[in-house]
Amino acid sequence: MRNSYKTQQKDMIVDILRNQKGDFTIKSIYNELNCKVGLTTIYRIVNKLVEDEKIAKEIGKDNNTYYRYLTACDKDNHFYLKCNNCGELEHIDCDCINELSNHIIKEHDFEIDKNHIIINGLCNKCK
Amino acid sequence: MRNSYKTQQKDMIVDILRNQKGDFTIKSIYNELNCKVGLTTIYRIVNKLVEDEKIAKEIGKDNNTYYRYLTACDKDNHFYLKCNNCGELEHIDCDCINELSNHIIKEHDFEIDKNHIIINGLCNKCK
DNA sequence: TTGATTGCAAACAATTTGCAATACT
DNA sequence: AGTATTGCAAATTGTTTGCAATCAA
Repeated sequence: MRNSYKTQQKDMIVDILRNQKGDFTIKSIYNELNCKVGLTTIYRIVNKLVEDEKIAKEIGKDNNTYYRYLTACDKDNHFYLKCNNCGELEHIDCDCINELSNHIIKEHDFEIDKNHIIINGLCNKCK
Repeated sequence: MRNSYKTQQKDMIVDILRNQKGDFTIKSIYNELNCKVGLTTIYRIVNKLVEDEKIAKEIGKDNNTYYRYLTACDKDNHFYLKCNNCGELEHIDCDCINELSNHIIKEHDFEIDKNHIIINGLCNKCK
């Protein structure tokens, strides 16, 4: 598979993902699409996006699998704040992450991956 | 189930977990125990520990489920550095996390959960 | 003795695969 | 035309449940 085709299914799915505020599941997409795209196809497209790091995948406290669309960002000092209550994911672009990164490499001899940090807690609405 | 019994199986499993440096799977425990404890029992005991937050559970890049034993810590300024290469989880007790927390609540209006932060990157051996 | 735990086999649920039909370029 | 994609049904995998036997208190 060297080329990739643009299809209705891909467009519909990515369109839904973009407008997703917090976490979603395969089934929630399936429902939002009114079952117009097969589950298999959703799995395939979402898995591809996870591989491409456009989407993060994780296990929730209820043991279900959740996905999150990651905001595209080309700077390298960004991170995410994720609300434990409402699930909303906030994208933060702030130099504080560089300060932390510098501290950690100097004091703890560890090179952090600045582009994939997710910090959990409570957002302004939920706290 | 109001009381909990101390059993050989529990002891054997917790013993293995304590000596685990990085991630582990249900099967890796099963193998390390030479199949002396049934898979069902391992699932039950590990799930209990996840509920009690003694163990973290997550999906790896290979789509398998991994677990990590969390160091007990009663202070509230600690976090974990996890190496993307060797999988080792380092427990850090440092005031820098309080600084970050203060900054984030002040500037980004978000109350971070200081006890469950896991930052990925490369450890001193692997970088 | 009472209640919790174990572990097998069976059930279950989520995800992946085979494959023929279809859509894209 | 040639290749990628789709979606159903079937297969597979990881995990949980039912239950009788066993073990801890």
